[in-house]
Amino acid sequence: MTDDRTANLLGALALALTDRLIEETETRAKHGAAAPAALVSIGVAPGEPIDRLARTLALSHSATVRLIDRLAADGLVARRSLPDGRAVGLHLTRSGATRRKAILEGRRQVLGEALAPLSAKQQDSLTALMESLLGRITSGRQSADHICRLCDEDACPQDSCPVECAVSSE
Amino acid sequence: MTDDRTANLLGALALALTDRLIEETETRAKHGAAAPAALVSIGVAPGEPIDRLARTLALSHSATVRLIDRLAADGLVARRSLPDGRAVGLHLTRSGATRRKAILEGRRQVLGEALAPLSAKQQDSLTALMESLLGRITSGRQSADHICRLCDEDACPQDSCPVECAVSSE
DNA sequence: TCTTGATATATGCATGCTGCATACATATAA
DNA sequence: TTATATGTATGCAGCATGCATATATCAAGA
Repeated sequence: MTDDRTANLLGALALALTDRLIEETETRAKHGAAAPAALVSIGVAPGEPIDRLARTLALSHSATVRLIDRLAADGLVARRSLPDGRAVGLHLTRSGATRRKAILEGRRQVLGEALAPLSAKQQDSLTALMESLLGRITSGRQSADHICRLCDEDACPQDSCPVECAVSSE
Repeated sequence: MTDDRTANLLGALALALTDRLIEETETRAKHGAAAPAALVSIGVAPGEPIDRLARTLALSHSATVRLIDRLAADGLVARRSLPDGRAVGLHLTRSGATRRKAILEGRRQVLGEALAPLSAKQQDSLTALMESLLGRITSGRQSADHICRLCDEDACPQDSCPVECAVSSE
């Protein structure tokens, strides 16, 4: 049985952190709410088509097309042709990659500040607990991509990511 | 020094949980993104004016007025006059209170499922860690109200809430 | 009491992001 | 070759938001 107070604190913490993360990444991306995740995700997997990005962002296809329109107009993202003539491959431009770095840096700062009161030992035990929770939440490839849409893959290599592990152990 | 992997996991977890919480509470509230927090917050502090709610929700005043218009049109919220003739006091109607309960129940379910993989002992240590993090994040009355805008006060009484404690110990 | 400034609410208007329905191009299979 | 599926793009409408502004009420001072 789960303790309701624990659950409530978890909800408040998740909400508070996400508020700060959204504010920070959105400001740095200089576009709407979905832009930070788009820039980060395109950077992780360049060349993917719009369709796949739409699923990662959990947006409709048309919304994703407009989002890419805006990012492309701002010189952050480029469409390139693919072997499959229907699809377009998405890539970051030079300035798109720079913007992406700034977004991840902002995210890292917010999270670092939040974690500051914990000792190294406490951080380790928190990490172990979060690994359990993240594994549980994950439900398939698409869910994993969505959860990790703002992740810094340098800080969390694929083979140690609890979300990736949950997918591959299915 | 904070471990980057810990930070990254925390970011992913917060985002994933908030996604689920927003989806669940928004579906149950049957209005826009701000509606669940509005209904919950009005329930905690009935009679407060729109202005104060706007700050709790971190919305502009006009956006909050429209939000209350929609909720009132749907019979969930009522405006009542106050001693101060300029302000209106916000209250939940009977069906607003029912809706509010459903929102909190949905939130509790999502969080309960997420916490399921942890033992009682693990939940206790997670609770202690979260108390530290929440205390750190809080910065004043307004920030506290905002963080707790979706909280279930039954599960987390004021005198034990780390967010409230952080405010009163300033 | 009258005036001035602050506070609280409400509304006109414009903007931005979204989804749905649809059109079009390309690929795949019968 | 034809039929179907897939991927992208666009017209359109809806909704929530913020800014600027209008209106009503309060509080304080001359």
